[in-house]
Amino acid sequence: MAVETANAVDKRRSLLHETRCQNCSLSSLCLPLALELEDMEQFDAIIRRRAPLKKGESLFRQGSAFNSVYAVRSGSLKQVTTEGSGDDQVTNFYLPSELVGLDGIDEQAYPGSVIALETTTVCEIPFDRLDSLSEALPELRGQLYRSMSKELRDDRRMMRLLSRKTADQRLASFFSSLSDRFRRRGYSPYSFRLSMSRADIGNYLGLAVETVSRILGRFQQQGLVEVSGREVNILNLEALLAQAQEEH
Amino acid sequence: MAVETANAVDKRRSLLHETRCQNCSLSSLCLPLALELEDMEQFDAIIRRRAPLKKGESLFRQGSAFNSVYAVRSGSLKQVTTEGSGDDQVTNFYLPSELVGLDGIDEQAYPGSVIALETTTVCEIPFDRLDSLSEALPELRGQLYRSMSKELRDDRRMMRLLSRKTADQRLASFFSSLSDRFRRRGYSPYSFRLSMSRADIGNYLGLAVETVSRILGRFQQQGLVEVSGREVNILNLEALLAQAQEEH
DNA sequence: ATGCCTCTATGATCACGATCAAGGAGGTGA
DNA sequence: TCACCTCCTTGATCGTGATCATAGAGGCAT
Repeated sequence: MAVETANAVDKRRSLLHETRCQNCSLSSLCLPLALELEDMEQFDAIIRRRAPLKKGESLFRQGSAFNSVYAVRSGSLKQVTTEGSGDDQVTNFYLPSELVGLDGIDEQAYPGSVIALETTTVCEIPFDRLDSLSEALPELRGQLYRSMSKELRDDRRMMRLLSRKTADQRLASFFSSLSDRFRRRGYSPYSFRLSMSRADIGNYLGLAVETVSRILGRFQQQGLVEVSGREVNILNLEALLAQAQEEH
Repeated sequence: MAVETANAVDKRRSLLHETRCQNCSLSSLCLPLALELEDMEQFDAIIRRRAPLKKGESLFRQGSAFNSVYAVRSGSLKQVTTEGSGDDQVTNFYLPSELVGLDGIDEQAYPGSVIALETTTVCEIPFDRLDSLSEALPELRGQLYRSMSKELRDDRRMMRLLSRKTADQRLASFFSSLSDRFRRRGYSPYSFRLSMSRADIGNYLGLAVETVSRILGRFQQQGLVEVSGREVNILNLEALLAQAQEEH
């Protein structure tokens, strides 16, 4: 169709507008955070917009060729690695502004599948173009190093959680961490909706579903949180934090 | 002293010779692996040689300012993070050619202390100079990305180990992995010396020392390995690998 | 509405590995 | 050579969280 209505053009423009980094509400958390306006435009030019993923759809599958990293715009995802038959492991949850796929660089293949937990939009960043651009933009390069370094640090924290903490401490940690991540993104740190199932949480924390359920029940009795299905209300964040950091 | 003996000059030259990347036996595994000869010379120029660390000495302390990453030349180290009082966690072991300190970039401070397990030499690589150099050398940049990415992948594997594997599988995994790392470095994959104590191993794998001891005893009875103090002889690597990867 | 899932909650039992306890082995300095 | 100290091994008991079993709750299509 060669003819477009003014309306259609408007729509496209507004879509374009809201998907440009300069106007993105996440720009203070995301990869280009350190860039000047003109540099950000260069960065913006290599981004590919993707159609939203529906709940359960995968951004990519384990083992598929690595070409891009992705920044989450809205929604959330989980990373799942499968080994052998039927032994899945949830290794990460991703929230808006976080970078997905960095662990695929080394082997040029993604080490796990990444699956949307709800309707989710992402920005695709082709890695070879990102790398080229990072040559000219030291701030971008630095930010990329920092992102990977931060992920390494988070991983170490997770290892400590898995090897030294009790089930109660793990869940307290998980909720504290979620709360903090929501806070940083401008959402309420006290009241939010879990996009993942109890099974996902348990799998991620190295606990059985039943244990997750039981401990949430206990937390509720203790007045730490109020949980109804996937709606969470944190009533006593301090106590939760204390519980999380408690010496064993 | 302005006068040097020929002997002293020779000594220095030979020291210089054996510590240049071009002549380093690890160059095929280490950071500059992808570099042409002339590029490698540039890289070589930013490296700082350090006096060997003795057993128990620390390369840096948790919380100290991040300035450099380090490549292990010989020996081995452990990374230890302390939280609260007396709750240490061994989060990594480093062997020759591996990069230490990458998790300090983000916060400009090292998240854990790194301690020599035996007499150990490292190459210090000031990070700001590495970053500058990586601007002009895409291969170096790529290798740096790959190193970090690989560490992310290894971390995910470790999380799976900690959250899904039994004590037996963890130890089988640990020995298989060590064996593989020695093989890649040109040492025997079957016969080696552990530079870390049982306590370190247990701490790293999320197990009590007693459990490590017991399981090593059992492995020995089963004819999988022969262990005498810190000397290890792997008798049946296939069985060990099978054990490590077994479905729970 | 109805039926069919999947997800969540809760109770009962069991097992793996932690903890407590004690003794042996090996290395190091006087 | 001996004493001391750290590291390692082995035994006995205990506790946390997995597993098994069942039922209730909530979502979704018909």
